[in-house]
Amino acid sequence: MVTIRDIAEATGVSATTVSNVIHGKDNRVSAETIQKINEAIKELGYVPNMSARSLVSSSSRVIGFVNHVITRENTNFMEDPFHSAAIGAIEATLRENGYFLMLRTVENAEELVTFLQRWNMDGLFFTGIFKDKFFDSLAGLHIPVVLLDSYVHTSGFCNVGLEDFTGSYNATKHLIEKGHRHIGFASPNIKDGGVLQERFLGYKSALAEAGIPFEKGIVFQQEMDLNSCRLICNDIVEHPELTGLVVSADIMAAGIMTGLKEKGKRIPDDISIVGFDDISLSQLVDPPLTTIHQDMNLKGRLAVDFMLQLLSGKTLDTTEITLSTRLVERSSVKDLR
Amino acid sequence: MVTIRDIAEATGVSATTVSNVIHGKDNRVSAETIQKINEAIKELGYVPNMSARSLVSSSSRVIGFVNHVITRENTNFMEDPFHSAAIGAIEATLRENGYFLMLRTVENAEELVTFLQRWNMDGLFFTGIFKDKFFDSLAGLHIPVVLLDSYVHTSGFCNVGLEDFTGSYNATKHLIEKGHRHIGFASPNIKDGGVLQERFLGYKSALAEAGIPFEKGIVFQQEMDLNSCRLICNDIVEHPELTGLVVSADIMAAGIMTGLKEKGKRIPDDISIVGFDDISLSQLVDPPLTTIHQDMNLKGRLAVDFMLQLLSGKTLDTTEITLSTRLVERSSVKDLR
DNA sequence: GGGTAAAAGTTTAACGTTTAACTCATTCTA
DNA sequence: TAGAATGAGTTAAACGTTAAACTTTTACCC
Repeated sequence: MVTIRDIAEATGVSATTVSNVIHGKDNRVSAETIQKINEAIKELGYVPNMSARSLVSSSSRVIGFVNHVITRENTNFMEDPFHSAAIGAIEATLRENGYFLMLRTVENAEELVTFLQRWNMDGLFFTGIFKDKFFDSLAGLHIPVVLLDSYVHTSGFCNVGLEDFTGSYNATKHLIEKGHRHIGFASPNIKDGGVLQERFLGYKSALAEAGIPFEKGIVFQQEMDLNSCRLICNDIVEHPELTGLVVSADIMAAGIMTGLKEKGKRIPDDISIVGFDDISLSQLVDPPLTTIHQDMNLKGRLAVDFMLQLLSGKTLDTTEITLSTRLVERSSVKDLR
Repeated sequence: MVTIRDIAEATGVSATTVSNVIHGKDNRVSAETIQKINEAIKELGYVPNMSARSLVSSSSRVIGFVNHVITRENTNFMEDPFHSAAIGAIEATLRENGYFLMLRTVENAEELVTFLQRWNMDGLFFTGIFKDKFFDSLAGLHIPVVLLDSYVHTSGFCNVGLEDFTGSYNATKHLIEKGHRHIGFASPNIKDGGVLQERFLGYKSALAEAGIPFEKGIVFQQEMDLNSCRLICNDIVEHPELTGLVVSADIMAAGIMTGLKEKGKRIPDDISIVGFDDISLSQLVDPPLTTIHQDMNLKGRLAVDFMLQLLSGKTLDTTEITLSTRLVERSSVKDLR
């Protein structure tokens, strides 16, 4: 391994001078020396050792992307399509700015804090569901934190979210406006304080506003895979009064469409469906899915914008961004009027 | 920050003893002292500093997952659904074994080597297309390397791949057996030495074997997004003789199906389609897509298996695994016989 | 020509951890 | 009972980098 000291020796200066040149503090160094040092760096193939740097400067240039899972069972980081979309964008931007990205799943606050401390992390992206007190331990670390899709509004953290409530409200309202009165809600398991709960509340709110009584029996919760969707379909067809269905995630909507078609139901003639997310799949299913569009890529970019600003020590004018959604009408909803 | 020295002071022993206890080298320490130290660690909330550890032991416990891109243009790490699937599995397993995962895109070998050296990486997962000489610099680092879907068989590296050629050969043969004689090939841009090239060669080989002349004019290359697929469809409909199409990725197959349906073509009546990958979407499109199935999750798990074995210093019986594929018949192929 | 400032460095200590080599009792063995 | 072995540690150096505090030489000002 080529060290800074090797460069120093090769050029006949001290290690500090080499370090200064590397860090662009070259106002203290003659042009001639700078050139000699840079040449030696090229020649010998010097690569800075981040461990040493991090140790002495207590800044590691590492940013963590941490996903909080409740249990270890389904611990796959990438199950949510948002993650994949966001991480790609985040990695690219961070890299351009000289930062590194570490990926991690944690089960609890302690694990998270330990992770950050171990590596002297410079910043944190955080997704998942959590209680306020989860963050007490985080706040003490005094590093930039950007929350993604969090409904915890702890002061001091940046937050990039989505109008989940309003989006789902609009999805439901759209069905109501098309003359539907019996509208079910299907969703992956709704957890307290999460995105899906907001979407559920938006659905209920739209019903209430239209004077339609809420019925527990037509709320269907299951995993997102095709087989679980088929199970849901068994339940759905037992409610022949249903003409419309709001589904809180497009992947699930697609699964349910498949399941219903297998049972001989026609979409939208027998049942209308509105999804949520507008993933690329949604225009590919048959019929193309009417859904609530969100810009996941933008969400990722805004998150990393926040992070970079925080890292540069700027004081922010805003710490909270809630992206809006819009309804994309395709062909999965029938007009009953 | 609580250091090992704080623990040492609190318990009245030396730093070395604390270090020994932490690392389970406690044969040199009395049971009583061990307990006192462990209590102090809990009490004071000691967290080991990985930078310091890495600096002195030249092992960082960090594994890199690096994707090689040819240009910086489309630099999103996650565009390939395989990556998301694999990374989740890899992160989980590495974490369980006390390793950390760093994500990174690189443009060339130099960038890769620098990345690995900066952090003293313990291992590397690598995906992407590359020339043999790309690896010469890698070999000198003497760290475990696991290649994913690589068609470079440099000795010394582990390799987890797929029977891309055979899969695509079978897809094409399937159409031929169903009586098709005019079979096109659609694909994202085929690059030398990559997965897509193998799939292309498999297609050609099946044609050749059946005595069907290869026609350049019915090979369609485009990006994977829906609009590019529509462009392809413009071309496709200008070849009315085509009754079958092999598509080298399901995402694209779905896009093409949509595009063709928009143009009034019926699938499979007017044109039959066979995809590749069997992503979850493939059973959701209409008609459900006949495709070549691969187990991406298994690919990720095998890769991390390799890595863990290499890290533990075992000598491996195999360093190369090529997963097989299988044809999944759904409803996108018409029997012409 | 005395004092100040600038230019171009150097020296030293520190960051937190590990490792190799050492110490000093006590116990065992022949 | 001398010597070896064991148990339970300790000391000191090292890993590569940086930051703060120095040093030396030359130039400049009035």
